[in-house]
Amino acid sequence: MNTSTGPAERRTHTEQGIERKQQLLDAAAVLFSSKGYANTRIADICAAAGVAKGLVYWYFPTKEELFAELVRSMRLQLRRAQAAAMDPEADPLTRIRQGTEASVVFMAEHRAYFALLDVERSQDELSGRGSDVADVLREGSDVYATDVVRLVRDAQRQGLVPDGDPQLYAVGVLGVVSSFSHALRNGSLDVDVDELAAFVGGWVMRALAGETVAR
Amino acid sequence: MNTSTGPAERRTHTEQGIERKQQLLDAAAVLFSSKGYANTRIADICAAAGVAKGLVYWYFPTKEELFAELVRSMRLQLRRAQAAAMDPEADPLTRIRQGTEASVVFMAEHRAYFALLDVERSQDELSGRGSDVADVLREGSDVYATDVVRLVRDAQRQGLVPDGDPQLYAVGVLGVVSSFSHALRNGSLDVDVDELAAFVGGWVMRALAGETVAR
DNA sequence: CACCCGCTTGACCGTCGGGTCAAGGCGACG
DNA sequence: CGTCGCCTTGACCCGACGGTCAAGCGGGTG
Repeated sequence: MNTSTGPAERRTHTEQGIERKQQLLDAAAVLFSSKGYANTRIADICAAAGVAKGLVYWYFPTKEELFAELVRSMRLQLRRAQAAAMDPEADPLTRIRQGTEASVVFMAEHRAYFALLDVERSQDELSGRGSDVADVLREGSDVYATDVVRLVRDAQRQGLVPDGDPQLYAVGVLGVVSSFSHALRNGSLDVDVDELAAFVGGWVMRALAGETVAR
Repeated sequence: MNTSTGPAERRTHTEQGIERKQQLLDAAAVLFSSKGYANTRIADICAAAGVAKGLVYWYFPTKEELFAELVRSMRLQLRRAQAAAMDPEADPLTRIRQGTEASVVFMAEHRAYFALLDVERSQDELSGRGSDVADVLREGSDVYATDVVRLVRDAQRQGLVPDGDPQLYAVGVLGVVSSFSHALRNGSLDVDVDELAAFVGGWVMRALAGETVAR
């Protein structure tokens, strides 16, 4: 038993252990994103992974923590993909488009996984108040937001984007990516991924910097 | 017990009964949108409404059905607000903006209620497959989509919006409204509602019809 | 071979919460 | 005043599911 109230009881894992843990994460990802967090039983995950129920609790303290770990790992991957796609030399507006398009592609490539960020959106559903997971989630969403806000500010400074609350622009950018993600997944949208990415990229560019003829 | 497999067991309600039912719906709306569907117990709703638990089942067959009824009524209200805001004489693009702005305002005025549509977005969370509620929800989202698609088509026919899959444009429009709704609710966005509505309206206009200088 | 330790099992437990039900009030109507 | 049917109550039921645990396995090390 873990007497310390500290962060977490660290366990040492063998090669095989790490692999097994990943299997569980993979199985959970598929199930969570297809049936939702609440409708996925621990038993389901175990069945999918072909192991006994107790084993989950060897690798994860709770179901919530398992979920949190998934989200963390997703976020890491996504941010890596974004960073890789953004040309550090380019102007901020271009960087936003690159990041946006990369996100769309990434999301399409990892539909099952990425659905989690959708669930994340309805955090309320999970965080019955004061849940530690709620913090992880909320904190994480902000990362993207502040990122985009910074880019928008830079763009405004360079006259690429009209004045206005950068926060608002950021919400728009992030929201549209999330929306198309959602639509692509459970939606009637069957378009080529690259095509979609280009569309979303264009959409964001116009929304940020476009000009309408008249009101 | 309801022997018929038919639609539903109709109950006759007195004046008072209808009122009581509405009280329950109101209480449920507040709780669902603040704590989420899964985290709201039937008992909570009853406590909030100041009635005994059994009473819920006098007015609603199940918790899910109670939720579905809320969603239905929300949707009705929203559509009314949209319809009222759209000038039937105006061009489709303008109508889209009017509908968009009306949605934002409506959503702000009914934050508590409107949060439900957010939950709706994460239907997966609720619909453990084959749930009747899933159908209600899915079917309903399509209403907006086809509406917007039609408007976009009209706009394209008039050369107001460039060619391209209208479905994609529609997803963008609906998504952005939903995103700002979400951000306004649990977010750090504290802006004037009308200001926000105007921003979103402008955003959508630019995204639909705007022109970027160069790629 | 003996021992340790990471790993695996599946029966079991406790709680939580949706849904039921028998009983009773209360107003309307004959 | 009787009775009918809408409404209200709260104790109770029970299945579901997250989490526990005692037991056992197997490979690596001394």
